[in-house]
Amino acid sequence: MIKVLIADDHPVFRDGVRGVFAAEADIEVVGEAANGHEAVERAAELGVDVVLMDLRMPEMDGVQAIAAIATRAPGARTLVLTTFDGESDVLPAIEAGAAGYLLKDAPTEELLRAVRAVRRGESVLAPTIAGRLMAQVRTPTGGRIVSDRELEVLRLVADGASNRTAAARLFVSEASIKTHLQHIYDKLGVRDRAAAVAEAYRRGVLR
Amino acid sequence: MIKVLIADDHPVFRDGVRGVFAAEADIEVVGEAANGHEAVERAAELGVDVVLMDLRMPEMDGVQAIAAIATRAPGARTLVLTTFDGESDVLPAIEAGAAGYLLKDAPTEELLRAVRAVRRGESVLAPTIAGRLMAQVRTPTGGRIVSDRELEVLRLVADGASNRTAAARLFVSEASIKTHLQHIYDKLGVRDRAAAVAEAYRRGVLR
DNA sequence: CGGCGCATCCACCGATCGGTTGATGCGCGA
DNA sequence: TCGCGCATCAACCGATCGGTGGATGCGCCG
Repeated sequence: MIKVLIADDHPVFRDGVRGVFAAEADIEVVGEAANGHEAVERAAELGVDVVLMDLRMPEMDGVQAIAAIATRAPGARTLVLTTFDGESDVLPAIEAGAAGYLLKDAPTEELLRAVRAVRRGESVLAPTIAGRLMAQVRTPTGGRIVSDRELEVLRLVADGASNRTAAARLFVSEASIKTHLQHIYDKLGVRDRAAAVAEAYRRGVLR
Repeated sequence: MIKVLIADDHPVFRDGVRGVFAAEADIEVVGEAANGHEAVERAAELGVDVVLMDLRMPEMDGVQAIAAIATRAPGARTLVLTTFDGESDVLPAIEAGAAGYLLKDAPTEELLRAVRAVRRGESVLAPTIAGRLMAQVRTPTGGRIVSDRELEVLRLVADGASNRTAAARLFVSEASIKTHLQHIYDKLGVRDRAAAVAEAYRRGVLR
């Protein structure tokens, strides 16, 4: 019997998943969680085999929860089940230890197959995700695109900061801001701050 | 008996909604649709009362489908049921004739209440949505924010165009571009093109 | 008819940006 | 240990932008 925990902040969706598994003799839904915290706790205390995890949740997001589950419930394997409309958390989720990444619009059979595969220790990747993953791996620095510091700069610029005010805000010189921006331009393939902001939104670097 | 059609491209979510209504004596799910086209057809041929509609769907998006249903199935009323993570289609959906706008993370009871309310001809708005709607209404021009021409300029700027190249592309003088940008800044409450692009993405003016 | 929003254009100026080149120090992984 | 990515700083210059204060013509709506 495969013990499954459903972690998703949408009650209706949880009901739907429950329904899918109800007809399966070898799968049992042993619990639900509406946020990351609950997911980690239940996964640990219920001894589940597979956690179906949405990435976007209140309290603690899915990626953090995956990492926490990996340490606090080592027997459990996490299958990410999320929407992905340009979701940029594919790589973080996998780095955090997700055993699979499926889209919510996956057919029922695929979900069932995935749960069983994950239980067997296999990895599952939706085709779309596989493609994106490869694209991201091909990208310099493997998907993280801009560095943490560069992201801070980018955010400030997106909020209308001039190089000078951004420098003041980050306690560095204007020159550093300019250098960071140059690197951002290079990485995003643009030539000015406005296009950088746009490209960042398109790629999910900013939201 | 309230006849309901579920239009959502996620099979699991459709199952979940079905499950929610299964226990209700006065509600009957008479059909499902996985995209906008199907939704319009089924709504017309099945004589449904309420269409539960996700906005993001393949083939034909929810907003178009809402409009089509309003003409092709005048008896049906559409209740938008979507995720909203900064979804910008609130106003378009309502303009297209949606009778209500709920979030997918709404509690089951709220969904049931909403369906019955919509059937009675009432309007339903999730509190979050109501807030955003009012914010948009308070904005000059009531949601359309920037004019068509201004939007063209904004798009070019987002793609990295300088004032000069934007002017060339639109066959106007650089001065016109500058004026348009000034107006855009005023409307979006920003001071430079980068912040304008960011704000436009946040408000859904750009995608 | 008279606003009002829109789109177009002009001039001027200081402020800011982008491009380039070069340099230093740190930390991590091969 | 060597290299690479990252973060930091510098100086210089031309190009561009943003701010201001106009001005004109058009079309729509009350």
